[in-house]
Amino acid sequence: MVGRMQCSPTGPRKGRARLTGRTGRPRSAAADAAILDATRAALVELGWGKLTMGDVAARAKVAKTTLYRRWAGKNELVLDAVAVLFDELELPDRGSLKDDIEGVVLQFAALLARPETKTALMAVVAESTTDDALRTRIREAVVERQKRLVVQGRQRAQRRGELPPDGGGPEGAAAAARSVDLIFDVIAGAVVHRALVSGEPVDAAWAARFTTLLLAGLGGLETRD
Amino acid sequence: MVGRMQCSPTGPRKGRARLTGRTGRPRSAAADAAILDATRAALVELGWGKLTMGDVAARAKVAKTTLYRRWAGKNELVLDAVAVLFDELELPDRGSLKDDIEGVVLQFAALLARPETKTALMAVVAESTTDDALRTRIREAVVERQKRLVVQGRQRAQRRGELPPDGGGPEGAAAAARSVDLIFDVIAGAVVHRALVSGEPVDAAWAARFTTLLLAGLGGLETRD
DNA sequence: CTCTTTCGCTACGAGTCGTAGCGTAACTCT
DNA sequence: AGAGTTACGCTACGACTCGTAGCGAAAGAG
Repeated sequence: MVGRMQCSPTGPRKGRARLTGRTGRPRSAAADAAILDATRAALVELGWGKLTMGDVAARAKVAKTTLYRRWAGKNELVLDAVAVLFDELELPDRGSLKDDIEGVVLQFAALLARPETKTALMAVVAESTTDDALRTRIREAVVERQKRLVVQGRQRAQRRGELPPDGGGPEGAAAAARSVDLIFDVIAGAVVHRALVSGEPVDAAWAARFTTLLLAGLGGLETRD
Repeated sequence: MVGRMQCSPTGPRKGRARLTGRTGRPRSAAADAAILDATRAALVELGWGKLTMGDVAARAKVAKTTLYRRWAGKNELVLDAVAVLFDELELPDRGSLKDDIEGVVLQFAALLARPETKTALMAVVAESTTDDALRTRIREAVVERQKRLVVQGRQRAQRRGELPPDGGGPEGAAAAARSVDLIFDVIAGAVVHRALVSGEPVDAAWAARFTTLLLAGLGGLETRD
């Protein structure tokens, strides 16, 4: 849960709800789950544009005011509702870097094929271009969390000898971090663009050709296909 | 202009406004320009989310009804307002494939750095996930039009001997088309993701490292950086 | 001069937003 | 048990936006 608002603006202590030092009626965890489920359901049926706070409240069977007590608005609510879906992504060891990349590409594509994910992700990013706080939260809730997949796949490939090890010292670590960022942007960006902008399927054949390009570069792609 | 509505639902002929066979008062081309300029200005100041049709009409000094006579809604209007910006992209011959790619990446990044472009592009794509007609129009107005850059750069590289020529026959042509699609998704996707999702600058250093990755693959990137 | 279409303007019902106010429910601490 | 604190459901509200209808006037075609 990234987007929760402060619980008690007047409260003297800032501990979390279930910890000591917090008095008063606690927030209903069931309401949280119901609201986020309702948000995802509304995204599926209505899409971002026609989703309204009142509709979500009605689906979740809570008062509209309860929504506004917990989230500042539609942007934050929808972000929280879809961010958790990205944590389902995994990187099972398939034995080679190529197979690892193809696997995660297809997983990511399956996630983006879900209607609630695609309509919400792009819309929230669009809103974030005029809302710095939202952009920071997207980075924390989605982008930085999922870079773990790149880090993990890269480490595995280095252990296998498929990629050279990191250079030593602080420069080496900085270069490794830049590489992770770059690779993440390339993989995530390409899949998102293919799926949502070009609007064509990310299937096994595309994943294979993309992975070939990523591993061998343009020259390697052209000689194979 | 992609998103114009039919001019005369009752008209017997379907020719354009300025052609013969069209009677009545013609639409004001000046109003068109004023509306699209006003739309871009409103996007800069308000962003997609807070832009309203009434506001655009007031800025353009036309009646709100005039907007609805020409565009079905906000989606179509904004798409038309920003699609033309993408036609400014060029691919000057810088002598090598690497320099050509870096050049177009930086141009594209500069375009995405403009507030009206980034807020509108992502929002319209988000809306297109629940609106097939809009998705088709985005493809026609933006995606397919800009693939010319990939085609042109690829042909140049083949002439220079930096990339192998296309295979012969229909299979070769189909493979070439798939390669163009793939490369376009990778380049455009990576730049968009870096600029808008990761929210970090697409500068010359990033463009150089991205191009290295694209040309040589993951192995080539890691040994250099 | 007539026909056709567009234009500006006003007005409208419908829908959404985000908040305020109130009484009640739930939990903590003394 | 009682007092204090916080969350909840509900209602109501002004402000705003939407998209359309209806009107008379303007601009071009034949």
